Amino acid sequence: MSTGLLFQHIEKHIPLDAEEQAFVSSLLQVKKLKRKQVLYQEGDIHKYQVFVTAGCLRSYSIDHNGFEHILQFAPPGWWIGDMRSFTTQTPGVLHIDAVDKSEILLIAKADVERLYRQLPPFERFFRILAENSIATYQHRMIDSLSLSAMERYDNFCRTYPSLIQCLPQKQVAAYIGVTPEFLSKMLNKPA
Amino acid sequence: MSTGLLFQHIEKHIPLDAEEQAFVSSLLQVKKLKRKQVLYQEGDIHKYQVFVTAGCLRSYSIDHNGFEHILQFAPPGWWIGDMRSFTTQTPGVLHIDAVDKSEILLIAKADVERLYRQLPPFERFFRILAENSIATYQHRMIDSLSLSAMERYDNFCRTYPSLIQCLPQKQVAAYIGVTPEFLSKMLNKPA
DNA sequence: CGGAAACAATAATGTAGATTAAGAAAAACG
DNA sequence: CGTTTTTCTTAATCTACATTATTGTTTCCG
Repeated sequence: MSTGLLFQHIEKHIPLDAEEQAFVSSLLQVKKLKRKQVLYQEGDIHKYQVFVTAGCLRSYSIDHNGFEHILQFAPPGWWIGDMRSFTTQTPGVLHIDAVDKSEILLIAKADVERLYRQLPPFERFFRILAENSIATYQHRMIDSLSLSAMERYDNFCRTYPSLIQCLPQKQVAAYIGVTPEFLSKMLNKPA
Repeated sequence: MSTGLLFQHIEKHIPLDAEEQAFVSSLLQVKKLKRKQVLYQEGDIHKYQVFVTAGCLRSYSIDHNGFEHILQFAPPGWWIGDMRSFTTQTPGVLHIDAVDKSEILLIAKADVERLYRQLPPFERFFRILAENSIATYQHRMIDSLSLSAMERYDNFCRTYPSLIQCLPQKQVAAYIGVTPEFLSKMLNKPA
């Protein structure tokens, strides 16, 4: 059952009986993605919230020179999306695709709102999720303002040890904010 | 009444009758801050959520060379704080002080939780707030990864026109992530 | 109002990290 | 499998931005 991970996750914060689980399940859509398959592009409206159950997704923007800048990686158990696009249902700026063969759960904006009406504790669940996400962004932003490339790399390795294993160096470079050439040089010319 | 701005703000998202307002008010503490007065330092536990009713606050970190890096400015109507420290009640990394003579409302962690129990719609209010904040951080992070110093400056001017007026250049530099010397040069040597 | 402190401008020099280019290695996939 | 695509490495050159230092200008507060 691909929804197992999600319910595990929910039950850390709010209780949910079998009937309620069934209701939540009825709002979910399971989707499989091939490696590199695109879910959203710049300009798309993020109609669904995305929860990753297998594989790994990433969100990124593409600058005016065509370079990718990665905002987030989402291994199993993580949510990913362009928050402004989702809450306002306007065209987003983030691209989202699968780094690996993946499986995700989708829930539409309208169904999230239905969920809030039928099961108010979900307001709490998503509030807690959002607050944790803010805490993460605050630290990432501070790191980006105050640390060197090497320190940001070390930080990434410490924070996401499992990702370092499976991601190409190039993607790590696009996350910490350096070119792949510079990251390679940095890792091979220590001292 | 210094709580007016807060209730105005709350009522954009959830309804609140007089009795409920009174209850919320009973949990609030008004505090005045002098220009440059410090509210939190690195290592402090952020026991209160902070809502600004007058003046302007800022949150920042100090790196190992003693340089300040500004995460956020909070003019009236904004919340400010170290989210991880607040939610987990552990020592924070952010410093918070008043840029100008200010007035703030404080609500303790325990009282926020009391609020959620007594008035569940507040879960919704803070969820919406948190989601908006995520949207802002996502865009700030992407900008920091993909834009030049000049583009980040232009962006800041467009996004916070009122702040540009009243902030010393030095603080804007610490927000966009350059030295004050470089910002000065950039603004005076165009072409 | 006057002295101290914070802020801004300018300039010389230094450096982290970008750019460009090219070849080698690895991985993807038909 | 082999070949096409992606990724990694190395190295030379370049530039956006940092550092250090000095001087002038505001702002602040007693």
